[in-house]
Amino acid sequence: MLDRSLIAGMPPFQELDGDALDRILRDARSSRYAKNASVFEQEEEASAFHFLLSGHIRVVRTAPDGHQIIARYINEGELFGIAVAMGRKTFPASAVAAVDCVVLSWPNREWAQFQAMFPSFGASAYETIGSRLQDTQARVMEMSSSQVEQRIANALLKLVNQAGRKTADGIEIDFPITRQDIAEMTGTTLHTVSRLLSAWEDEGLVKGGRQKVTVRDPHQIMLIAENRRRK
Amino acid sequence: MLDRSLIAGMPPFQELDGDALDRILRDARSSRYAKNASVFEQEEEASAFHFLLSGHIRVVRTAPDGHQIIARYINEGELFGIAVAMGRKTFPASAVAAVDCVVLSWPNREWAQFQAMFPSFGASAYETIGSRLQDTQARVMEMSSSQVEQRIANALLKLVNQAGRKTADGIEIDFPITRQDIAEMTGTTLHTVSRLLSAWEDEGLVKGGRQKVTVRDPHQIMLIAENRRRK
DNA sequence: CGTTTTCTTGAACAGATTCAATGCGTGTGG
DNA sequence: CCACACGCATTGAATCTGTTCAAGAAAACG
Repeated sequence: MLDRSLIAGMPPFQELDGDALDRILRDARSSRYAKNASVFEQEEEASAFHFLLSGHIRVVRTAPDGHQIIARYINEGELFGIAVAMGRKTFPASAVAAVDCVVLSWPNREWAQFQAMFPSFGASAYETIGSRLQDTQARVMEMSSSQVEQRIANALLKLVNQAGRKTADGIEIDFPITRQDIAEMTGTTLHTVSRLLSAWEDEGLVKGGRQKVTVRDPHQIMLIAENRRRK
Repeated sequence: MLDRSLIAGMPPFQELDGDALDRILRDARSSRYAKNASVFEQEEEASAFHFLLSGHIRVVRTAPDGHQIIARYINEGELFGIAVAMGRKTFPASAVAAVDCVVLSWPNREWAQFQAMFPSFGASAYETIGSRLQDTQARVMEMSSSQVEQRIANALLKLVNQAGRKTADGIEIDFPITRQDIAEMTGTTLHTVSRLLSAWEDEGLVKGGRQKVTVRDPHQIMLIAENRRRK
Protein backbone atom coordinates (compact mmCIF):
# COMPACT_ATOMS: atom_id res chain seq x y z
CA MET A 1 0.00 0.00 0.00
CA LEU A 2 1.27 3.39 -0.98
CA ASP A 3 1.37 6.26 1.44
CA ARG A 4 -1.27 8.93 1.09
CA SER A 5 1.33 11.67 1.44
CA LEU A 6 2.43 10.81 -2.09
CA ILE A 7 -0.61 12.40 -3.67
CA ALA A 8 -2.08 14.58 -0.92
CA GLY A 9 -2.43 18.14 -2.12
CA MET A 10 -1.85 17.33 -5.79
CA PRO A 11 -4.47 19.08 -7.94
CA PRO A 12 -6.73 16.12 -8.78
CA PHE A 13 -6.79 14.99 -5.14
CA GLN A 14 -6.67 18.33 -3.42
CA GLU A 15 -10.05 18.30 -1.80
CA LEU A 16 -10.00 14.70 -0.67
CA ASP A 17 -9.57 13.50 2.91
CA GLY A 18 -7.28 10.73 4.15
CA ASP A 19 -9.77 7.93 3.71
CA ALA A 20 -10.49 8.96 0.16
CA LEU A 21 -6.78 9.05 -0.64
CA ASP A 22 -6.32 5.60 0.82
CA ARG A 23 -9.23 4.32 -1.22
CA ILE A 24 -7.71 5.79 -4.33
CA LEU A 25 -4.28 4.37 -3.64
CA ARG A 26 -5.69 0.94 -2.82
CA ASP A 27 -5.78 -0.10 -6.45
CA ALA A 28 -2.96 2.04 -7.71
CA ARG A 29 0.14 0.51 -9.13
CA SER A 30 3.32 2.54 -9.07
CA SER A 31 6.05 2.04 -11.66
CA ARG A 32 9.41 3.52 -12.56
CA TYR A 33 10.19 4.38 -16.16
CA ALA A 34 13.74 5.00 -17.21
CA LYS A 35 14.57 7.94 -19.43
CA ASN A 36 13.27 7.34 -22.98
CA ALA A 37 11.09 4.41 -21.88
CA SER A 38 7.54 4.49 -23.14
CA VAL A 39 4.61 4.49 -20.73
CA PHE A 40 2.16 3.71 -23.49
CA GLU A 41 2.14 3.72 -27.27
CA GLN A 42 -0.13 5.43 -29.77
CA GLU A 43 -2.96 3.17 -31.02
CA GLU A 44 -2.37 0.80 -28.10
CA GLU A 45 -5.49 -0.29 -26.29
CA ALA A 46 -6.12 2.03 -23.37
CA SER A 47 -6.77 -0.18 -20.36
CA ALA A 48 -5.42 2.11 -17.66
CA PHE A 49 -5.00 5.78 -16.80
CA HIS A 50 -2.00 7.41 -15.18
CA PHE A 51 -0.71 10.07 -12.85
CA LEU A 52 2.82 11.47 -12.94
CA LEU A 53 4.38 11.47 -9.48
CA SER A 54 7.77 12.69 -10.58
CA GLY A 55 9.68 13.43 -13.74
CA HIS A 56 8.61 14.81 -17.11
CA ILE A 57 6.78 13.03 -19.88
CA ARG A 58 6.72 13.83 -23.57
CA VAL A 59 3.46 13.15 -25.40
CA VAL A 60 4.17 12.39 -29.05
CA ARG A 61 1.82 11.91 -31.98
CA THR A 62 3.02 10.18 -35.11
CA ALA A 63 1.35 10.57 -38.50
CA PRO A 64 0.95 7.69 -40.96
CA ASP A 65 3.83 9.18 -42.97
CA GLY A 66 6.15 9.02 -39.98
CA HIS A 67 6.12 12.72 -39.29
CA GLN A 68 5.83 13.37 -35.57
CA ILE A 69 5.00 16.23 -33.26
CA ILE A 70 5.15 16.78 -29.53
CA ALA A 71 1.59 17.31 -28.36
CA ARG A 72 2.67 18.44 -24.89
CA TYR A 73 4.87 17.79 -21.91
CA ILE A 74 3.31 16.37 -18.76
CA ASN A 75 4.59 17.71 -15.45
CA GLU A 76 4.58 16.30 -11.94
CA GLY A 77 1.12 16.19 -10.45
CA GLU A 78 -0.78 15.78 -13.74
CA LEU A 79 -3.09 13.04 -14.90
CA PHE A 80 -2.27 11.67 -18.34
CA GLY A 81 -3.34 8.91 -20.66
CA ILE A 82 -6.94 9.50 -19.61
CA ALA A 83 -8.40 8.18 -22.84
CA VAL A 84 -11.11 6.58 -20.71
CA ALA A 85 -12.44 10.01 -19.74
CA MET A 86 -13.11 10.76 -23.39
CA GLY A 87 -14.68 7.42 -24.18
CA ARG A 88 -11.71 6.34 -26.28
CA LYS A 89 -10.61 2.76 -26.72
CA THR A 90 -7.03 3.51 -27.74
CA PHE A 91 -4.42 6.13 -26.92
CA PRO A 92 -4.21 8.91 -29.49
CA ALA A 93 -0.50 9.45 -28.79
CA SER A 94 2.54 7.86 -27.17
CA ALA A 95 3.96 8.88 -23.80
CA VAL A 96 7.73 8.77 -23.36
CA ALA A 97 9.70 9.52 -20.20
CA ALA A 98 11.85 12.60 -20.84
CA VAL A 99 13.80 11.81 -17.65
CA ASP A 100 13.46 8.98 -15.14
CA CYS A 101 9.85 9.02 -13.97
CA VAL A 102 7.58 7.58 -11.32
CA VAL A 103 4.01 6.93 -12.42
CA LEU A 104 0.85 5.76 -10.67
CA SER A 105 -1.59 3.74 -12.77
CA TRP A 106 -5.13 2.52 -12.29
CA PRO A 107 -7.22 0.15 -14.39
CA ASN A 108 -9.91 1.91 -16.38
CA ARG A 109 -12.71 0.41 -14.36
CA GLU A 110 -11.68 2.64 -11.46
CA TRP A 111 -12.42 5.77 -13.44
CA ALA A 112 -16.19 5.57 -13.05
CA GLN A 113 -15.74 4.67 -9.40
CA PHE A 114 -13.53 7.62 -8.59
CA GLN A 115 -15.78 9.95 -10.47
CA ALA A 116 -18.87 8.75 -8.64
CA MET A 117 -17.25 8.68 -5.22
CA PHE A 118 -15.22 11.87 -5.50
CA PRO A 119 -16.88 14.54 -7.62
CA SER A 120 -13.99 16.93 -7.13
CA PHE A 121 -11.72 14.38 -8.77
CA GLY A 122 -13.98 14.18 -11.82
CA ALA A 123 -14.28 17.93 -12.04
CA SER A 124 -10.53 18.39 -11.87
CA ALA A 125 -9.99 15.77 -14.55
CA TYR A 126 -12.41 17.46 -16.90
CA GLU A 127 -10.80 20.81 -16.22
CA THR A 128 -7.53 19.22 -17.27
CA ILE A 129 -9.02 18.04 -20.52
CA GLY A 130 -10.64 21.41 -21.05
CA SER A 131 -7.41 23.25 -20.58
CA ARG A 132 -5.63 20.91 -22.96
CA LEU A 133 -8.28 21.63 -25.55
CA GLN A 134 -7.71 25.34 -25.00
CA ASP A 135 -3.96 24.93 -25.30
CA THR A 136 -4.29 22.96 -28.48
CA GLN A 137 -6.62 25.52 -30.02
CA ALA A 138 -4.26 28.27 -29.00
CA ARG A 139 -1.57 26.36 -30.82
CA VAL A 140 -3.66 26.18 -33.98
CA MET A 141 -4.14 29.94 -33.83
CA GLU A 142 -0.45 30.42 -33.32
CA MET A 143 0.41 28.24 -36.27
CA SER A 144 -1.98 30.02 -38.57
CA SER A 145 -1.01 33.54 -37.71
CA SER A 146 2.44 33.72 -36.19
CA GLN A 147 5.88 33.58 -37.68
CA VAL A 148 8.21 30.77 -36.75
CA GLU A 149 10.21 33.17 -34.59
CA GLN A 150 7.19 33.96 -32.45
CA ARG A 151 6.18 30.34 -32.17
CA ILE A 152 9.60 29.30 -30.93
CA ALA A 153 9.68 32.17 -28.46
CA ASN A 154 6.27 31.09 -27.20
CA ALA A 155 7.36 27.49 -26.86
CA LEU A 156 10.36 28.58 -24.81
CA LEU A 157 8.16 30.63 -22.52
CA LYS A 158 5.80 27.71 -22.05
CA LEU A 159 8.68 25.40 -21.21
CA VAL A 160 10.19 27.91 -18.82
CA ASN A 161 6.89 28.33 -17.00
CA GLN A 162 6.24 24.63 -16.74
CA ALA A 163 9.69 23.37 -16.02
CA GLY A 164 11.98 26.31 -15.42
CA ARG A 165 14.76 26.09 -12.86
CA LYS A 166 16.71 29.16 -11.79
CA THR A 167 20.44 29.00 -12.27
CA ALA A 168 23.26 31.51 -12.21
CA ASP A 169 22.89 32.01 -15.97
CA GLY A 170 19.12 32.42 -16.09
CA ILE A 171 16.19 30.04 -16.18
CA GLU A 172 17.05 26.60 -17.40
CA ILE A 173 14.61 24.03 -18.72
CA ASP A 174 14.65 21.20 -16.26
CA PHE A 175 14.86 18.26 -18.64
CA PRO A 176 16.94 17.41 -21.71
CA ILE A 177 15.43 18.90 -24.83
CA THR A 178 16.88 18.87 -28.32
CA ARG A 179 16.50 21.36 -31.14
CA GLN A 180 14.55 18.68 -32.91
CA ASP A 181 12.14 18.51 -29.96
CA ILE A 182 11.56 22.25 -30.12
CA ALA A 183 11.00 21.94 -33.85
CA GLU A 184 8.38 19.27 -33.22
CA MET A 185 6.64 21.53 -30.73
CA THR A 186 6.51 24.46 -33.12
CA GLY A 187 5.98 22.86 -36.48
CA THR A 188 9.29 23.80 -38.03
CA THR A 189 12.67 22.17 -38.72
CA LEU A 190 15.61 21.71 -36.40
CA HIS A 191 17.63 23.87 -38.77
CA THR A 192 15.43 26.87 -38.26
CA VAL A 193 15.39 26.34 -34.50
CA SER A 194 19.14 26.05 -34.40
CA ARG A 195 19.63 29.20 -36.47
CA LEU A 196 17.26 31.22 -34.31
CA LEU A 197 18.68 30.03 -31.02
CA SER A 198 22.15 30.81 -32.31
CA ALA A 199 21.05 34.30 -33.23
CA TRP A 200 19.43 34.81 -29.85
CA GLU A 201 22.51 33.51 -28.14
CA ASP A 202 24.58 36.14 -29.94
CA GLU A 203 22.20 38.75 -28.58
CA GLY A 204 22.49 37.30 -25.09
CA LEU A 205 18.81 36.33 -24.81
CA VAL A 206 19.42 32.61 -24.36
CA LYS A 207 22.23 30.19 -23.80
CA GLY A 208 22.34 26.93 -25.67
CA GLY A 209 23.98 23.62 -24.93
CA ARG A 210 23.60 20.05 -25.94
CA GLN A 211 20.02 19.07 -25.10
CA LYS A 212 19.79 22.17 -22.98
CA VAL A 213 18.37 25.66 -23.21
CA THR A 214 18.70 28.47 -20.70
CA VAL A 215 16.66 31.61 -21.02
CA ARG A 216 18.60 34.65 -19.86
CA ASP A 217 16.17 37.39 -20.79
CA PRO A 218 12.57 36.18 -20.55
CA HIS A 219 11.25 39.67 -21.11
CA GLN A 220 12.90 40.05 -24.51
CA ILE A 221 11.71 36.59 -25.47
CA MET A 222 8.21 37.66 -24.54
CA LEU A 223 8.49 40.71 -26.76
CA ILE A 224 9.52 38.45 -29.62
CA ALA A 225 6.62 36.10 -28.90
CA GLU A 226 4.25 39.02 -29.16
CA ASN A 227 6.02 40.45 -32.17
CA ARG A 228 6.66 43.74 -30.45
CA ARG A 229 10.40 43.83 -30.66
CA ARG A 230 12.23 46.56 -32.46
CA LYS A 231 14.00 44.98 -35.40
CA MET B 1 -43.10 23.19 -22.77
CA LEU B 2 -41.21 21.80 -25.72
CA ASP B 3 -42.05 18.47 -27.21
CA ARG B 4 -39.75 15.59 -26.44
CA SER B 5 -39.71 14.51 -30.07
CA LEU B 6 -37.46 17.51 -30.71
CA ILE B 7 -34.47 15.88 -29.09
CA ALA B 8 -35.37 12.20 -28.88
CA GLY B 9 -32.71 10.10 -30.56
CA MET B 10 -30.16 12.92 -30.80
CA PRO B 11 -26.74 11.65 -29.63
CA PRO B 12 -26.59 13.28 -26.18
CA PHE B 13 -30.11 12.12 -25.34
CA GLN B 14 -30.15 8.83 -27.16
CA GLU B 15 -30.45 6.53 -24.20
CA LEU B 16 -32.98 8.56 -22.25
CA ASP B 17 -36.64 7.71 -21.81
CA GLY B 18 -39.62 10.03 -22.18
CA ASP B 19 -39.64 11.23 -18.59
CA ALA B 20 -35.98 12.09 -18.73
CA LEU B 21 -36.47 14.03 -21.96
CA ASP B 22 -39.32 15.96 -20.40
CA ARG B 23 -37.23 16.74 -17.35
CA ILE B 24 -34.46 17.99 -19.59
CA LEU B 25 -36.75 20.12 -21.69
CA ARG B 26 -38.46 21.57 -18.62
CA ASP B 27 -35.82 24.24 -18.16
CA ALA B 28 -34.75 24.56 -21.75
CA ARG B 29 -35.23 27.78 -23.61
CA SER B 30 -35.45 27.65 -27.38
CA SER B 31 -34.36 30.57 -29.55
CA ARG B 32 -34.05 31.42 -33.20
CA TYR B 33 -30.91 33.06 -34.51
CA ALA B 34 -30.91 34.72 -37.89
CA LYS B 35 -28.02 34.12 -40.28
CA ASN B 36 -24.88 35.90 -39.03
CA ALA B 37 -26.35 36.50 -35.58
CA SER B 38 -24.11 35.59 -32.68
CA VAL B 39 -25.20 33.03 -30.09
CA PHE B 40 -22.39 34.01 -27.75
CA GLU B 41 -19.22 36.01 -27.93
CA GLN B 42 -15.65 35.14 -27.08
CA GLU B 43 -14.65 36.23 -23.54
CA GLU B 44 -18.30 36.63 -22.61
CA GLU B 45 -19.26 35.11 -19.30
CA ALA B 46 -20.55 31.59 -19.87
CA SER B 47 -23.83 31.31 -17.98
CA ALA B 48 -25.56 28.79 -20.21
CA PHE B 49 -24.85 25.84 -22.49
CA HIS B 50 -26.48 25.09 -25.82
CA PHE B 51 -27.70 22.46 -28.22
CA LEU B 52 -28.19 23.02 -31.94
CA LEU B 53 -31.60 21.83 -33.08
CA SER B 54 -31.26 22.99 -36.65
CA GLY B 55 -28.90 24.97 -38.81
CA HIS B 56 -25.11 25.32 -38.83
CA ILE B 57 -22.96 27.31 -36.47
CA ARG B 58 -19.47 28.67 -37.02
CA VAL B 59 -17.17 28.75 -34.00
CA VAL B 60 -14.65 31.55 -34.38
CA ARG B 61 -11.62 32.45 -32.31
CA THR B 62 -10.12 35.91 -32.54
CA ALA B 63 -6.55 36.72 -31.52
CA PRO B 64 -5.60 39.96 -29.76
CA ASP B 65 -4.19 41.20 -33.08
CA GLY B 66 -7.54 40.71 -34.79
CA HIS B 67 -6.51 37.64 -36.71
CA GLN B 68 -9.27 35.07 -36.65
CA ILE B 69 -9.73 31.38 -37.34
CA ILE B 70 -12.68 29.05 -37.58
CA ALA B 71 -12.28 26.51 -34.82
CA ARG B 72 -15.07 24.29 -36.14
CA TYR B 73 -18.58 24.11 -37.50
CA ILE B 74 -21.36 22.79 -35.27
CA ASN B 75 -23.99 20.58 -36.91
CA GLU B 76 -27.52 19.73 -35.97
CA GLY B 77 -27.70 17.52 -32.92
CA GLU B 78 -24.50 18.75 -31.27
CA LEU B 79 -23.93 20.37 -27.91
CA PHE B 80 -21.89 23.56 -28.03
CA GLY B 81 -20.78 26.36 -25.75
CA ILE B 82 -20.23 23.80 -23.01
CA ALA B 83 -17.62 25.85 -21.22
CA VAL B 84 -19.22 24.72 -17.97
CA ALA B 85 -18.13 21.13 -18.67
CA MET B 86 -14.51 22.24 -18.69
CA GLY B 87 -14.77 24.42 -15.61
CA ARG B 88 -14.42 27.61 -17.63
CA LYS B 89 -15.94 30.94 -16.66
CA THR B 90 -15.93 32.48 -20.13
CA PHE B 91 -16.35 31.26 -23.69
CA PRO B 92 -13.06 30.72 -25.49
CA ALA B 93 -14.62 31.54 -28.86
CA SER B 94 -17.64 33.14 -30.49
CA ALA B 95 -20.51 31.19 -32.06
CA VAL B 96 -22.15 32.67 -35.15
CA ALA B 97 -25.13 31.29 -37.05
CA ALA B 98 -23.97 30.31 -40.56
CA VAL B 99 -27.62 30.02 -41.61
CA ASP B 100 -30.84 30.59 -39.68
CA CYS B 101 -30.65 28.38 -36.61
CA VAL B 102 -32.76 27.02 -33.78
CA VAL B 103 -30.96 26.56 -30.49
CA LEU B 104 -31.90 25.11 -27.11
CA SER B 105 -30.22 26.65 -24.08
CA TRP B 106 -29.99 25.75 -20.41
CA PRO B 107 -28.58 27.67 -17.48
CA ASN B 108 -25.25 26.29 -16.27
CA ARG B 109 -26.70 25.10 -13.01
CA GLU B 110 -28.53 22.38 -14.92
CA TRP B 111 -25.28 20.86 -16.08
CA ALA B 112 -24.47 19.17 -12.78
CA GLN B 113 -28.09 18.05 -12.47
CA PHE B 114 -28.20 16.43 -15.88
CA GLN B 115 -24.90 14.76 -15.35
CA ALA B 116 -25.94 13.33 -11.99
CA MET B 117 -29.39 12.25 -13.15
CA PHE B 118 -28.44 10.95 -16.60
CA PRO B 119 -24.96 9.42 -16.72
CA SER B 120 -25.28 8.68 -20.42
CA PHE B 121 -25.73 12.38 -21.04
CA GLY B 122 -22.52 13.19 -19.18
CA ALA B 123 -20.62 10.45 -20.95
CA SER B 124 -21.78 11.65 -24.34
CA ALA B 125 -20.83 15.22 -23.53
CA TYR B 126 -17.33 14.21 -22.52
CA GLU B 127 -16.99 12.12 -25.63
CA THR B 128 -17.85 15.23 -27.59
CA ILE B 129 -15.12 17.19 -25.87
CA GLY B 130 -12.73 14.34 -26.34
CA SER B 131 -13.37 14.12 -30.03
CA ARG B 132 -12.93 17.88 -30.38
CA LEU B 133 -9.59 17.59 -28.66
CA GLN B 134 -8.65 14.85 -31.12
CA ASP B 135 -9.79 16.93 -34.07
CA THR B 136 -7.84 19.92 -32.89
CA GLN B 137 -4.69 17.88 -32.38
CA ALA B 138 -5.14 16.35 -35.80
CA ARG B 139 -5.30 19.88 -37.13
CA VAL B 140 -2.04 20.80 -35.42
CA MET B 141 -0.41 17.78 -37.04
CA GLU B 142 -1.81 18.76 -40.37
CA MET B 143 -0.54 22.29 -40.08
CA SER B 144 2.95 21.21 -39.14
CA SER B 145 3.41 18.62 -41.80
CA SER B 146 1.10 19.17 -44.74
CA GLN B 147 1.17 21.56 -47.63
CA VAL B 148 -1.57 24.11 -48.03
CA GLU B 149 -3.01 22.07 -50.89
CA GLN B 150 -3.49 19.04 -48.68
CA ARG B 151 -4.96 21.07 -45.85
CA ILE B 152 -7.56 22.63 -48.11
CA ALA B 153 -8.43 19.25 -49.59
CA ASN B 154 -8.85 17.91 -46.08
CA ALA B 155 -11.04 20.79 -45.05
CA LEU B 156 -13.28 20.19 -48.05
CA LEU B 157 -13.60 16.52 -47.18
CA LYS B 158 -14.48 17.39 -43.60
CA LEU B 159 -17.13 19.85 -44.76
CA VAL B 160 -18.55 17.39 -47.24
CA ASN B 161 -18.82 14.69 -44.59
CA GLN B 162 -20.43 16.96 -42.05
CA ALA B 163 -22.69 18.97 -44.24
CA GLY B 164 -22.69 17.50 -47.73
CA ARG B 165 -25.84 17.48 -49.81
CA LYS B 166 -26.07 15.50 -53.03
CA THR B 167 -26.94 17.49 -56.12
CA ALA B 168 -26.83 16.85 -59.83
CA ASP B 169 -23.32 18.35 -59.99
CA GLY B 170 -21.83 16.49 -57.06
CA ILE B 171 -21.82 17.01 -53.31
CA GLU B 172 -22.54 20.54 -52.25
CA ILE B 173 -21.75 22.07 -48.89
CA ASP B 174 -25.05 22.81 -47.28
CA PHE B 175 -24.37 26.31 -45.99
CA PRO B 176 -22.83 29.47 -47.42
CA ILE B 177 -19.06 29.40 -47.11
CA THR B 178 -16.62 31.92 -48.51
CA ARG B 179 -13.03 31.48 -49.67
CA GLN B 180 -12.08 33.53 -46.66
CA ASP B 181 -13.85 31.01 -44.40
CA ILE B 182 -11.92 28.15 -45.93
CA ALA B 183 -8.74 30.15 -45.49
CA GLU B 184 -9.55 30.59 -41.81
CA MET B 185 -10.11 26.87 -41.43
CA THR B 186 -6.80 25.98 -43.02
CA GLY B 187 -4.50 28.73 -41.87
CA THR B 188 -3.87 30.30 -45.24
CA THR B 189 -5.09 33.30 -47.26
CA LEU B 190 -8.21 33.65 -49.35
CA HIS B 191 -5.94 34.24 -52.36
CA THR B 192 -4.34 30.85 -52.09
CA VAL B 193 -7.72 29.19 -51.57
CA SER B 194 -9.15 30.95 -54.58
CA ARG B 195 -6.21 29.98 -56.78
CA LEU B 196 -6.39 26.34 -55.78
CA LEU B 197 -10.14 26.05 -56.16
CA SER B 198 -9.86 27.65 -59.58
CA ALA B 199 -7.21 25.16 -60.58
CA TRP B 200 -9.32 22.27 -59.31
CA GLU B 201 -12.32 23.62 -61.10
CA ASP B 202 -10.36 23.56 -64.36
CA GLU B 203 -9.61 19.91 -63.69
CA GLY B 204 -13.27 19.22 -62.96
CA LEU B 205 -12.71 18.20 -59.33
CA VAL B 206 -14.88 20.92 -57.82
CA LYS B 207 -17.31 23.58 -58.88
CA GLY B 208 -17.18 27.01 -57.31
CA GLY B 209 -19.75 29.69 -56.85
CA ARG B 210 -20.40 32.66 -54.70
CA GLN B 211 -20.28 31.41 -51.11
CA LYS B 212 -20.63 27.93 -52.45
CA VAL B 213 -18.47 24.91 -53.16
CA THR B 214 -19.51 21.67 -54.81
CA VAL B 215 -17.21 18.67 -54.79
CA ARG B 216 -17.52 16.68 -57.99
CA ASP B 217 -14.78 14.14 -57.46
CA PRO B 218 -14.32 13.34 -53.77
CA HIS B 219 -11.92 10.54 -54.56
CA GLN B 220 -9.43 12.79 -56.34
CA ILE B 221 -9.73 15.31 -53.52
CA MET B 222 -8.90 12.54 -51.10
CA LEU B 223 -5.81 11.65 -53.10
CA ILE B 224 -4.71 15.26 -52.89
CA ALA B 225 -5.37 15.32 -49.14
CA GLU B 226 -3.12 12.32 -48.75
CA ASN B 227 -0.56 13.67 -51.18
CA ARG B 228 -0.79 10.62 -53.39
CA ARG B 229 -1.80 12.28 -56.61
CA ARG B 230 0.32 12.09 -59.74
CA LYS B 231 1.47 15.57 -60.51
C1' DC C 1 39.01 5.80 -29.79
C1' DG C 2 35.82 5.35 -33.17
C1' DT C 3 30.81 5.82 -33.76
C1' DT C 4 26.63 8.03 -33.17
C1' DT C 5 23.84 11.76 -31.97
C1' DT C 6 23.26 16.53 -31.71
C1' DC C 7 24.14 20.91 -33.37
C1' DT C 8 25.78 24.59 -36.61
C1' DT C 9 25.98 27.11 -40.77
C1' DG C 10 26.10 28.28 -45.83
C1' DA C 11 23.65 28.38 -50.29
C1' DA C 12 19.94 27.51 -53.37
C1' DC C 13 15.21 26.95 -53.90
C1' DA C 14 10.19 27.02 -53.56
C1' DG C 15 5.66 27.54 -51.82
C1' DA C 16 2.79 30.71 -50.24
C1' DT C 17 2.01 35.53 -48.97
C1' DT C 18 1.61 40.20 -50.10
C1' DC C 19 0.48 43.85 -53.10
C1' DA C 20 -2.35 45.40 -56.65
C1' DA C 21 -5.84 45.63 -59.95
C1' DT C 22 -10.16 44.07 -61.78
C1' DG C 23 -14.45 41.43 -62.43
C1' DC C 24 -18.74 39.66 -60.95
C1' DG C 25 -23.26 39.06 -58.11
C1' DT C 26 -26.58 40.30 -55.09
C1' DG C 27 -29.06 42.77 -52.23
C1' DT C 28 -30.42 47.52 -50.85
C1' DG C 29 -32.09 51.94 -51.20
C1' DG C 30 -33.69 55.50 -53.97
C1' DC D 1 -37.81 48.23 -60.39
C1' DC D 2 -33.44 49.60 -61.54
C1' DA D 3 -28.88 51.30 -60.38
C1' DC D 4 -25.18 51.17 -57.85
C1' DA D 5 -22.33 49.94 -54.03
C1' DC D 6 -20.40 46.55 -51.37
C1' DG D 7 -18.89 41.99 -50.46
C1' DC D 8 -16.87 38.20 -52.68
C1' DA D 9 -13.85 36.23 -56.04
C1' DT D 10 -10.12 35.99 -59.54
C1' DT D 11 -5.58 36.53 -61.20
C1' DG D 12 -0.83 38.46 -62.20
C1' DA D 13 3.71 39.85 -60.40
C1' DA D 14 7.02 40.58 -56.89
C1' DT D 15 8.73 39.22 -52.67
C1' DC D 16 10.08 36.68 -48.75
C1' DT D 17 10.22 33.42 -45.04
C1' DG D 18 11.48 29.17 -44.08
C1' DT D 19 12.72 24.66 -46.16
C1' DT D 20 15.81 21.68 -48.36
C1' DC D 21 20.25 20.18 -49.52
C1' DA D 22 24.88 19.75 -48.16
C1' DA D 23 28.82 19.60 -45.32
C1' DG D 24 31.05 19.48 -41.27
C1' DA D 25 32.08 20.31 -36.14
C1' DA D 26 31.41 19.16 -31.30
C1' DA D 27 29.88 16.42 -27.60
C1' DA D 28 28.53 12.00 -25.58
C1' DC D 29 28.72 6.99 -25.46
C1' DG D 30 30.13 2.34 -25.63
